[in-house]
Amino acid sequence: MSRLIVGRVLAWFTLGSACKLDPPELPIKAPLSKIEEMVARPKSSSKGTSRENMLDDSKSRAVFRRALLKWYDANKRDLPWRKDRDPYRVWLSEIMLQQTRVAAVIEKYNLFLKLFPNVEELATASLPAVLAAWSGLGYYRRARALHHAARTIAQDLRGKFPQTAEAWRELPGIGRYTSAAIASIAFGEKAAVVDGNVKRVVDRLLGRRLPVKEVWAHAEDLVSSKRPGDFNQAMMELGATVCVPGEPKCLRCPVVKLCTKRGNLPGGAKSAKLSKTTVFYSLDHRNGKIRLAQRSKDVSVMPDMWELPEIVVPEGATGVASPTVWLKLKHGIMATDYDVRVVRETLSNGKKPGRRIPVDQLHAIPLTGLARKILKAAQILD
DNA sequence: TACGCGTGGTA
DNA sequence: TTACCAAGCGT
Repeated sequence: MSRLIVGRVLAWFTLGSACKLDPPELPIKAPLSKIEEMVARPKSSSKGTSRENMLDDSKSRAVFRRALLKWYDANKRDLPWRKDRDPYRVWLSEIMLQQTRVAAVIEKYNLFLKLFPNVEELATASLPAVLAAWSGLGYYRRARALHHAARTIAQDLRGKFPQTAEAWRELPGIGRYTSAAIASIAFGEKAAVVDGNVKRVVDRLLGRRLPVKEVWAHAEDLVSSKRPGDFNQAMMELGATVCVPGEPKCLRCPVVKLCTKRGNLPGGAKSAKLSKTTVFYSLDHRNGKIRLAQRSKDVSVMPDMWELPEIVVPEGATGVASPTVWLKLKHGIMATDYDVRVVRETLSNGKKPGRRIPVDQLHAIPLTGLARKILKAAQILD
């Protein structure tokens, strides 16, 4: 057992008393001096200066920037939207990533780019075609805004992308975060971002939950002038992979020396009550066609999108009155957990809602996520 | 300002 | 299993 390992374990116990840490990973790569350095907090000034945190002087911020960017260069994930700085691709990735996990975005991003490789192709596409490509990602308002913005860029701006965060923000679906992300990543503008990751990182660095407005101010103080896009992505990468919700992996953190909390902060959890509902859908699959119904354009959730026709079953209907369920699955939409029962339709008598759509055309239909899930479970899709 | 807007991964 | 919540925006 080397001295390094002993040191690492000691570091683990020491730090672990302040925050829960992963056990040391072997083999050890960091030299012992590094680990001792990590455990020791910087000496607070004996001159009696009342520093609120370790980032309120420019020298500490420079140290932070350097350490974070070095870590990012060595540890960043290989993601498809990091291959280049093409504004269209950066923009598309940022819209897709809003409130959506990286793993869910990757597949849709690649598919979307094949269908709509540039802003002109997106602008000339139909809205249903764009929604169909977005199907399953959720928050479909994003796709509508993206399509609208593409037409604005292609027509009003004659195909020329906005060049500044301020100009990007004029477009639909682009707010303070997204405009700054695009401007910094694609155009090198010194604009800070605050998302859920940055908020969590800054809160922990300073040791308390801050109002979002203050987090923006800190982020703007911190952001690198030379590599703003990389810095912003590094902050988010740190939050997504190291300074994660729950118990952070402080032992892997490149800026733990500068961190006040070195652990999770209490509170902050808001309980969203989930209701439960049972729904019945009709699966009518005959002659290579599926019967689908289009949702009203007036509903707030997923207007105009297509789903299986719903069957209205009297509440509490059980036993012989209950339809024969062919497939059962669970699906959550917003604050409701749906217990989904699919009834197989075999007869064609009577007038039915919706349209029968050939299976080989389903890829062009804006299906709801639930419809997609049912069709997959029935092995009709994918 | 607080809330509505989808979906699926994770502890 | 349940609850949290992920690179937010618009109203």
